[in-house]
Amino acid sequence: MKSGEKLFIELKGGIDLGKTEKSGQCFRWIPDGDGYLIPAFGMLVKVTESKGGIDLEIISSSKKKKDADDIVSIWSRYFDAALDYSKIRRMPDKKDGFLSAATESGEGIRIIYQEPFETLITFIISQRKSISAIKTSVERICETVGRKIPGTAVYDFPTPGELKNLSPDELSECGLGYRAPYIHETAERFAIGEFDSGYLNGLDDETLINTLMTLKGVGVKVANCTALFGFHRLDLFPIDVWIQRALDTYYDGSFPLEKYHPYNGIMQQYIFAYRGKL
DNA sequence: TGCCAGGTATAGG
DNA sequence: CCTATACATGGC
Repeated sequence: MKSGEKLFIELKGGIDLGKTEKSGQCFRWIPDGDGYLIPAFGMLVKVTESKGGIDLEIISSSKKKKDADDIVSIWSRYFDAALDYSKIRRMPDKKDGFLSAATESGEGIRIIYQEPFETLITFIISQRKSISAIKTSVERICETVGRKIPGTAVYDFPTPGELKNLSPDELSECGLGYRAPYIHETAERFAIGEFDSGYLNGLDDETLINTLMTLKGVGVKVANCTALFGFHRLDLFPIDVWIQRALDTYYDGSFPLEKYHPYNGIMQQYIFAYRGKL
């Protein structure tokens, strides 16, 4: 496919790119005019909203030429194209005014299927950090490891093999603080193949969570976020301070998971995005 | 300027 | 199972 060419990808139930980016699941989208530049899968793409979906333009690709079908298939999965989010937003009980308001407000938010290793590292970084501070640290890591997407000023996220070459001290200079050894050890254990993605993908939700939690610096919340955003386990419901606050206020402490199976993770994301309005 | 950030490891009950 | 405390550093 030629550069400059735009591909349309239909996303069932539509997307609001701004709301999705601000919902705190992905940390590397770069605002660019009326859309975002997104680095992933060895590519840099420009994405803009288009009726019922997105227009996608390949800015650069470090991989061998792919045909349009491959590109569409990769990014359709990333944006969870086939799942109809308008249906999911209709799931809340009308009597649940809080969740109804959150899903209404969250129209256009989708769960992005990100690359597992990047997701894990960014959520290890996320503990006790603001979203803007997470973004700063992630970018510093990418710049320090230093592999530009060809012909652009944007760095790709490092592979485990690349990241493990940064010592904990070098990682500390990325503003990681006490997390530096967590990141280093995680990169090492991925680099030796202990966490092969084919193997992880074959695990059920609970086993996946428990496996991720064998990593230092990965507790129940980071493991759940990684499984939800990096392995697309849509039924998992990560509980952070904001979600807990909502549960205490509106649900007597615990969410009615049985009502929203297998999409509890999406409900969680609507609630998180609504956190400023509690 | 001081407080807080999409928590976790650890020690102790 | 539970609770209390330390933790590095950047943003606002």
